[in-house]
Amino acid sequence: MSNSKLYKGSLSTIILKLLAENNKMYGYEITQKVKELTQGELNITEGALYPALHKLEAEGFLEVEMQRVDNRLRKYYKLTQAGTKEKVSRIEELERFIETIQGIVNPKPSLG
Amino acid sequence: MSNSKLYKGSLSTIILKLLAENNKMYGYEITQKVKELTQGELNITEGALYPALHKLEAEGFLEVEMQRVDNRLRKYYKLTQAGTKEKVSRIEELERFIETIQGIVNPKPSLG
DNA sequence: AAACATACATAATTTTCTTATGCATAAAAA
DNA sequence: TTTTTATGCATAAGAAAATTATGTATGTTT
Repeated sequence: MSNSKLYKGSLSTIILKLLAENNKMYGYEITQKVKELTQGELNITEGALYPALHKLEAEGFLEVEMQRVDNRLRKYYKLTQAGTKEKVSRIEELERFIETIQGIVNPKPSLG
Repeated sequence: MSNSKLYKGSLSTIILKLLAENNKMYGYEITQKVKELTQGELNITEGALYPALHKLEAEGFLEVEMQRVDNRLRKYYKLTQAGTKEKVSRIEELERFIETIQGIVNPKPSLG
């Protein structure tokens, strides 16, 4: 399903980012949104998603609101204030990480 | 020590990349090179590095040559032919992953 | 009737780290 | 001169975060 091992560690950052943009989302919706945004490249498995959501909630970054739609239960998540802060720092961390990796993969030739 | 959880999964790709550029390197040298290239951002721990090298060797991507220098033993690693191929595909995977992540973090606004 | 989509959840397992420890030599600092 | 730091390898225990496999339930499509 999911593409690479590289994905490891970035899931919670992705969740926080999507919730910051969409106010509230439910689990299944997140998997579909990620699939869409990545043109099918990244497929979040349920076994990864739900534990990640529960952890973020336990850490106080998300709050939950249940809603019944078409006789199906949805668990909507939205960022708390702490979650909004956390999102900022995790995105920064992710961008710094990407720069770091690119410093190895595409090293700038040393001046000398 | 090491910076982030995001790093997870990228170590073996980093090793293959460095060996492709430097012909042969020993473990300690790899940790120093990564520290240098990333300005101290990424510090590979020995507990991660050595098992990773052993695994790449077991998979047939690296070959070993022992050498004694200043009465200290060094284990030089270099890419095999299979390792050279593997490096290409792993770097491609890494670059695709970075693009994918950026598609989420910096989504292009949909035309509409 | 069977398969697929929607929607949640968890358990067992695997992968890949961190942390801690061990051995050994050599140089630098206290 | 003793201790710390650097060089160089290695492995074991534990943690984190996935994958894979299930399970439950409803609704739609084939």
